[in-house]
Amino acid sequence: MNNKQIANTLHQLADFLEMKGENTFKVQAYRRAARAVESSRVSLTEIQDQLEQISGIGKGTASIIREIIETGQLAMLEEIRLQLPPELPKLLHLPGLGPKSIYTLYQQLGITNINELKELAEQQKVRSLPGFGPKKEEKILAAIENYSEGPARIYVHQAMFVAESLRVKLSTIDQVEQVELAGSIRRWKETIKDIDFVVATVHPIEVGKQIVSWSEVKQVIGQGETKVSITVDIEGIVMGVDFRLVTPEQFASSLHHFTGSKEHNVRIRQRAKQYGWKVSEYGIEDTKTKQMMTFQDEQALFAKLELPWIPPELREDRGEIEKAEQNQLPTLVQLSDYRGDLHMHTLYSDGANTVREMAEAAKELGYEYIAITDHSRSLKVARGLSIEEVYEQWEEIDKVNQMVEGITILKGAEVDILTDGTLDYPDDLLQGMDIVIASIHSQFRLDEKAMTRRIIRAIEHPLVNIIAHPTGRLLLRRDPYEVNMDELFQAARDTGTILELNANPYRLDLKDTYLQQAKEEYGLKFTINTDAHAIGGLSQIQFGIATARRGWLEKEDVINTYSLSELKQVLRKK
DNA sequence: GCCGTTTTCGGCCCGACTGTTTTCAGTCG
Repeated sequence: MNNKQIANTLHQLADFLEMKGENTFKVQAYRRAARAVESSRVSLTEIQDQLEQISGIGKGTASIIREIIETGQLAMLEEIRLQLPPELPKLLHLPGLGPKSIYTLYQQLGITNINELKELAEQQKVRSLPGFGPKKEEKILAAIENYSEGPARIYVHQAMFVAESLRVKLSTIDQVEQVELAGSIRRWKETIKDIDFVVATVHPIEVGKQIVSWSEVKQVIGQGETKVSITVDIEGIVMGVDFRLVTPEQFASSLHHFTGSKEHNVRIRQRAKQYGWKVSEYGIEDTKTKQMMTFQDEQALFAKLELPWIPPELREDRGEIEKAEQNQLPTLVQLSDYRGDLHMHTLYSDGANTVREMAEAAKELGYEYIAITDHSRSLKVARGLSIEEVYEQWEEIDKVNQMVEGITILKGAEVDILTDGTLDYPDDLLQGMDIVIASIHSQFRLDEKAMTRRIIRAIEHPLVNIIAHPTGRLLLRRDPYEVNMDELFQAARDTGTILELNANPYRLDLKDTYLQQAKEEYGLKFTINTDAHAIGGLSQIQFGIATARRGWLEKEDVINTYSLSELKQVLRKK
């Protein structure tokens, strides 16, 4: 029984209780406990007697968790399952439908799943329920239609592309005084549902009218005095965009409010309450005098609450408030710290450019060094290099090092970790390289034990410097391998092996929470690389840096910020 | 159900929008 499973059970319990009309604070309490379980760094099975010490878990939830651990289930939940249809919570996924409506649908019409809901809505049986009507019925049918296509999340690089083109359009509107991205995209989450803009203007209605008149607008979802909500289609990328229209005085507070995260905001409001203040998107109100304070910028807003400014990437309620209170926020790594990319491909394997073209493009970005790391021989689909070809490439790298000044090209390879954990090249070949990256490109579906052993064997290899994309996930497409991350981190620490944060926006692997954990608990170092397959791919480093910041990494945690001699020292340490 | 340098009881974050109502509940972020 792992933490994830325990948290899931608590979430299910909360969902069911909410639909049964249970006290909302009680439901919130279970949700909060579930969140606490999820973010716990230790396995709850190992600290069963100390559960109550976790904030958000009291006597009641603690005994519930113990029951889950001991029996593998929860009697209370099983009992509710007998009373309520098991598929009912799935209806919560439909936008516009909340627990209250769902319970009404179940009680009055006996609806137990999405199909039955669809059927009765089509027969116009839903509109006559109390609190329902024709519009709501239509909305339900539209929601069911969309639901079958799955939840539409967009990769951060695509969302950023859409956002930047809209930002340009916004800035051409005369009445717009200030524009800033907010929401999850400002926090650089790896996938994005909606884009949020905060717009400062004294003519909100007029600005709203102009926005909905753009040719990119596919659908207007809502249009009020302070908010315009649309769907856009820009070069085939379809996504929702919300514009919050506020006065210049409200701008800083609104920016903070709509940047979130929700959990971060809750903490901020709780803090403000201690001072007798109320925080909203319009400012901070003194509860007694009813006076509204507004702020020049976010810095001033945080300062009012006696906190230093917290970078948006940290605003997830993962400890940033506590660190800010102690004035111990990390100095996050930034793009300007970055000195060289250590993972890229060329025409030798499945890349699109020559060694020289990659080197010159990197030099253009101001890098001091790069490593050429083409695929190894077993990876036929990517035209992995034979041993012979590796020697050829070394000769070419030597030549380009002579020709292109101001940047050093390191000889490397991305060597496949074979199913048994051995490497795809012999040791004497690897010995001749400056840098060896090992990674998995086949046999993704081993069980956890076999996969963990496989990767750890590669980590323990004395010539392996880096494990690339360690969990193998492809965002929105493929789950990570089954692997025990704690054992992996421990092996990396014991051997001085560096773990990669792959900056490719389809991967972003290791993910933010693993980075934070691996740094805090194991003191690991990391490398951020683009895995570029063409010169254009090098610029994707920004997504890696952003993810590193979400993982609380500082400059010294990332070896790509080291000088070449420092880097070589780290590589030799192994 | 959880929690406490004002509390062991009485709170628990805040406001907009929608669609339903005829003053507001539900949902969302």
